[in-house]
Amino acid sequence: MSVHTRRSPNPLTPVAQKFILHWGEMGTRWGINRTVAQVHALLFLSPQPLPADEISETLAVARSNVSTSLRELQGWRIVRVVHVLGDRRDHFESIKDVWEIFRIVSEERKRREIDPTLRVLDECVQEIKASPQGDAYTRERLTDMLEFLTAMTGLFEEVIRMPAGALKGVLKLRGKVVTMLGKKAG
Amino acid sequence: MSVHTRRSPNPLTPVAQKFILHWGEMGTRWGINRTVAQVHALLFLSPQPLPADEISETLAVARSNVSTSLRELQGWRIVRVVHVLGDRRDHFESIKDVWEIFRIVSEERKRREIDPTLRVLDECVQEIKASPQGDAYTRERLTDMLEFLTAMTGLFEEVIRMPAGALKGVLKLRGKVVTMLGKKAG
DNA sequence: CGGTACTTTTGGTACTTTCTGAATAGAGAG
DNA sequence: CTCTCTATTCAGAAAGTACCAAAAGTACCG
Repeated sequence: MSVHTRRSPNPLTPVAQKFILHWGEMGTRWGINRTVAQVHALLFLSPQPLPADEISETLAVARSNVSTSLRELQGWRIVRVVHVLGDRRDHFESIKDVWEIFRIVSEERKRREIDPTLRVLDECVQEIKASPQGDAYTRERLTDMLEFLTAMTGLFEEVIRMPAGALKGVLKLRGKVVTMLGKKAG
Repeated sequence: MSVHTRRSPNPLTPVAQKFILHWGEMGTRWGINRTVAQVHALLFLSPQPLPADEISETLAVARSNVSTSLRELQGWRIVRVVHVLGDRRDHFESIKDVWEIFRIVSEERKRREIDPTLRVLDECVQEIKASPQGDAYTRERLTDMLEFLTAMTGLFEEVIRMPAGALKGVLKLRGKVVTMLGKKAG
């Protein structure tokens, strides 16, 4: 194929369009930039890695915007650069394994948001303990919250650490597991 | 106490302030309005229900803004109106049980965001099945995603349905549970 | 009724975030 | 070295969101 012949991007199928638009909306609801989410959706659906300008055309957003979005997605470690023979451009591909995507994004958000919160809560509890006229009620609320979050993230971390296949196993056990946990705990 | 004697709001302790500010920031990261999150944090820490104008003064935010925020928090079902004798004003209190707060908010977000996503994904898969030149790769990706989300939300629902106390039980079992699940699933 | 205490809605302003086009920088080919 | 192709940065425009003050609404009371 000649270096200067470049196929223009496949226009999106209606289904792909629907998914990408929805994914973008979901992103915004969870504090993720719409375009970033759309780029991710597109790469997720794409059988081949795509170069930035193709993404730009397909989604009808500025090239520069794609550049920043890709950078962000790489920051989340769910998109990476690959190269194709005879093409100088960077191509980008998304991780395709949904469990893996979920795992990585969760860990990243935990690191960026939950961990700092735990730190702040801990500091609050320490400070209120130290303070002479420390308000007992506030202290109780903060302690509760700290314990809860610590517990939840601990549990979550273990689940998240399971291999991809294990989830299917968990699903087969569903109900049983919960019943058992319920008994032991109740 | 005279009807017209109204204590001005207790100024926030440094610890309360720290928590409320941080909670507000966290809110924004998860797509929740900063003021809404702050109002919630304040109510969460408050031993008594608070009237809107007191919240307004304490957080230094317009009365009208507090009104909207409270309305939203009531929409989330984690804040409710109560009345105190000899005071015509509405007073607001937050649920105090952190597990309960988490449970309710999770359910609400699932209802508002995950369920619609599942619906869209299902439609996408149906449409692509029906379509004659339906792209096999896209179909596979969408099916994967749909199955994953269905599985996760199913699991999550069961966990979320556990009584508050059960979480502590789960925590005692931590490690064991995961190991067991890992074995059966691996 | 009319007045008072309180709440909600509204419309506009200020702030934030997102997006773009143009400028800049870099990297390989000739 | 220069030309071409590509990627990134940046300043300003556009869009979106949050916030406020004032107006309207509601309920209670004499």
